[in-house]
Amino acid sequence: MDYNFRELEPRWQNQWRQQGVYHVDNNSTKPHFYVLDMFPYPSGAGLHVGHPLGYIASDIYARYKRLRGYNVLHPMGYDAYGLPAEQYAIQTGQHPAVTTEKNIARYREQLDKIGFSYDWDREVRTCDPHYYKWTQWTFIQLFHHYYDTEQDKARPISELVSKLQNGSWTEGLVKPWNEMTEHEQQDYLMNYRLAYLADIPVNWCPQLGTVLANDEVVNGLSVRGGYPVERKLMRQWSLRITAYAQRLVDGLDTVDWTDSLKEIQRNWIGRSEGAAVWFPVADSNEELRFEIFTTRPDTIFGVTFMVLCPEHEMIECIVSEAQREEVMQYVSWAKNRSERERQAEVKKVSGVFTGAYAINPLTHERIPIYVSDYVLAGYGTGAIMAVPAHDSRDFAFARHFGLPIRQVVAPSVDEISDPATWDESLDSKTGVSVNSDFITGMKVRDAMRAVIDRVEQMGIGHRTVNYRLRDAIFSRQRYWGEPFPIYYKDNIPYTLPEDCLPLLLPEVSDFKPTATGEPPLGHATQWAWDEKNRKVVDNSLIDGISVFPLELSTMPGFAGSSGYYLRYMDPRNEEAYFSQQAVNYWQNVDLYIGGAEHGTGHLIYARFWNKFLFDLGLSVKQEPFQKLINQGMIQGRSNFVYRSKEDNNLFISKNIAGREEKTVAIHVDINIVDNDILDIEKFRQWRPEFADARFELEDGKYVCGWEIEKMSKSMFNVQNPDDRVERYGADTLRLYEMFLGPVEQAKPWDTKGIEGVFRFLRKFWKLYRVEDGGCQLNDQTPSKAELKTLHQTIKKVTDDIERFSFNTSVSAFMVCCNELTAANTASRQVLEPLVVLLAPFAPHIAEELWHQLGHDTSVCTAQWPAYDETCLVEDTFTYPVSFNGKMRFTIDLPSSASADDALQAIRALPEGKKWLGDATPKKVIFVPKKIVNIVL
RNA sequence: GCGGAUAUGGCGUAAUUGGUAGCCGCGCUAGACUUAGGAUCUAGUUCUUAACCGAGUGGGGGUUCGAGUCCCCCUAUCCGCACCA
Repeated sequence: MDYNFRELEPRWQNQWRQQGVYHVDNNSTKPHFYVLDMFPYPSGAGLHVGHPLGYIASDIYARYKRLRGYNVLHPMGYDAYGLPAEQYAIQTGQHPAVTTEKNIARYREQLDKIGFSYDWDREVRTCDPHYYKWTQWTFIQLFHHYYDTEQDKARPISELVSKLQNGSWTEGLVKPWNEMTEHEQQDYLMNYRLAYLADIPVNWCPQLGTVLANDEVVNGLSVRGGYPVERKLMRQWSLRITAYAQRLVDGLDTVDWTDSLKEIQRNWIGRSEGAAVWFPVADSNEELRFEIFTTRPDTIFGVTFMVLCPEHEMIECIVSEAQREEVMQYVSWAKNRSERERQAEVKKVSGVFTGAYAINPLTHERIPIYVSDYVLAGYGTGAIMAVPAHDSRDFAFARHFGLPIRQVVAPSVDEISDPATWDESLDSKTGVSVNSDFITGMKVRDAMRAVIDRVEQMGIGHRTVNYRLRDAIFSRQRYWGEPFPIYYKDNIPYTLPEDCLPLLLPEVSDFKPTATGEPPLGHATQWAWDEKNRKVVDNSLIDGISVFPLELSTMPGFAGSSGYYLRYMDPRNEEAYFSQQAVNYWQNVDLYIGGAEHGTGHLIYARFWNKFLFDLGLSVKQEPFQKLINQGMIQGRSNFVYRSKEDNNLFISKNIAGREEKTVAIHVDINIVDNDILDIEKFRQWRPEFADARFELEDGKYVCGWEIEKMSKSMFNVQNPDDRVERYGADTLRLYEMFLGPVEQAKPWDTKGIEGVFRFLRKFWKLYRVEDGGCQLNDQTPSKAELKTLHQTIKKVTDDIERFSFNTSVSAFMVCCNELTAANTASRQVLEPLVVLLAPFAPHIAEELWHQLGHDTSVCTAQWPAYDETCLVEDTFTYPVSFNGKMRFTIDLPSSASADDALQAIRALPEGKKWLGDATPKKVIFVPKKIVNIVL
């Protein structure tokens, strides 16, 4: 019987489904293990071969762990809310739910063909009300909690209110709590809630009609669609993720992630230590002062001017009449600049003098105050002390405006020079303070400490830590997302009662913003909250007494993906996000596989979400994802033809002399190219404009160029997994994707390479001599060599899986198969364990052979074979013999041989190999089972 | 500019973690079987060479009996951040 993958793969997939082989229970005495894939956004384009790479790796690991006796949670679901379905809805009128449903069905079909071992009973979809009920629920909890910096955890906001009532908390209060109106109280609490409403500068994308989070904007353009983004002040919901900044940094030390990803997160959070210092404004009657943040307090004696960001609220009060117009002009110019313009002109210095002066609190000097957009509103306090001698940006600004530059740090006390002669500032933190009063002569580190101490003593500043991380903007002016469980009474937001969740996404007549510029939910007619009857009612009933408007924006994509891994533990629970029993059993994700592009988005938000739920006592681990692997992209290998610049119908073969100057490269469909040789006839048929193409050939062939690029339709280099499964089978696809190279690495898809893996599987199949009566294997005791091959393979494959080196395990199978084929092995004792070994990689063929071998239970329930050390022990070992480190020949020695034995054996060698002769070596290096090196 | 990573045959990669560099696969070459081959099988394939010898893991230095592997300095490529005070 031949290896008929087309028949056996669907047959086993059905069988597995019917028998529920992959069903996972939360009750088990087995050890638990949780293997998770980043769930996909079901896009209209379907999967290409790059998507399943991580899924295959995790499936192999999950199957392996099962075979080793673990109860393995390995679920899958869909991140189903998102912009593309909504954009499509705006264009076509098709409801996003319909598009999404259709795409999910297509994804599922594609996934099923690859033979994954997911427990589909646990599937979650972020757009499913049973699921987003808990996203909304979490939002309500965030709203009702604040971050207690003393306990260093989230606490109910009611605790803060009690403190306010009894007067033990007065921070920022202008009058006693009890004398404040409801409005004032709510405004005050907004400054503490973990989910809060505030006017903040946001990334507004006019084309998408919505705001975007920082990680959704790259180079001033939206990640989705690539549209320009501008900064705008808007009233938005935000999550106070910055409250968790320190814990997010600290947690990185406890997880098993790559250093590069941890570093990406550390950079994104951007912790920096420094000082906050108050600078008074000179000549101000009201004792105006403003706060700055600096990481270099030691340079305070070098301050020659101050700079405020254009958004700074104090500009109004301090600007002199003479400068007012110029300053206001600059401020409005700076505010209206698009993000893209601003980023493109980073090097260009701009700014304006306010006419006001500040007083350096340590030197009592008057220093001019400027406004410039090189100071950012969102970082620190939006105001800086400028030290041009020791900060490159201040240096550029000072040079541009002819401001003084004063050196206060030098490599050593006698290396002071005239800053007028400098080409750049001296930013290094090494050296000593100079010209700096009481810190002169101190090392930078000590000087920093001394200045902060002094400033704290004087009560004009303090030691502090700043983070680059910003709070996460949580509103989107879109339709296809989770509705906020929020209604507005007298403009004050209130949460819906928890038992009224989920708040269902309403139907709308139009998916575009309303004529008045409100989000699409503004079109909904059923979108008011009846407080008394606790239900959603018609907008026309809004009376401001018991019926109120509901929030019109929806939550962003990361809302639903921030807690989904917890929901998988107990996905059908209607009473809770997940039961404590479930989370106590599964704990957290042991292995998480997905793309590195989520490093500053999902992976930060999910960690924050988890830590918040941890503070609530719901999740039981501080970190959600213990080990994380970023799978690399699979790139496409594009082919090119070269069209003559003079003659549009002429195509010149790649290696013809002078081709490069005469031609332009154009992408050609990889399906009409074989081994870089173009199929000329197919090319002519491919597109009408090529029908009359003529060619300049080499050796009678047209040779195409190639390049490794991203896999994309426009480059005609997309490999579709369905086609590969159709042609070679799921097992071949699975093995090949692993064989390609390390999971973490980006690597190109080589169209031909898959043949080799396919050949291996057929060869492997042949090894089992499958006839009508099953595998025709014998029960003879295998030879020593056969046993060695088997146990070597078990050892290698086991070790490789443990270190996630799947490409080398596949190679090990190939070597094993080659050896056993050469030895013509038919021993059941050898071949049976190999089936189990192959099962995680190629489950279908393994299952088929397992049954052909006479088993009637699934290979998924078999036991992982153990290797026998004794089979690996050699009687003799072939030593490489080196002289002075140079390898000369090999010699067979007993495994137990010593250095003396080796030396004796080498002396006894025949004439041709008498390297040593009678000479006495200076030294003999003998490493058992490694090498003999003789130093003469 | 800052941070992180990577560099090995024509190509994807491997190397028991300091011990014979190039496993496995693709491609290529030759042969066999075939009416045929984009099927299958066999042999070869780092470079140089008829062969031996020799050279060889981006470049340069160092540690070591011995370096792809460890240390220092360059170079190139990829990724992340980017006026973050």
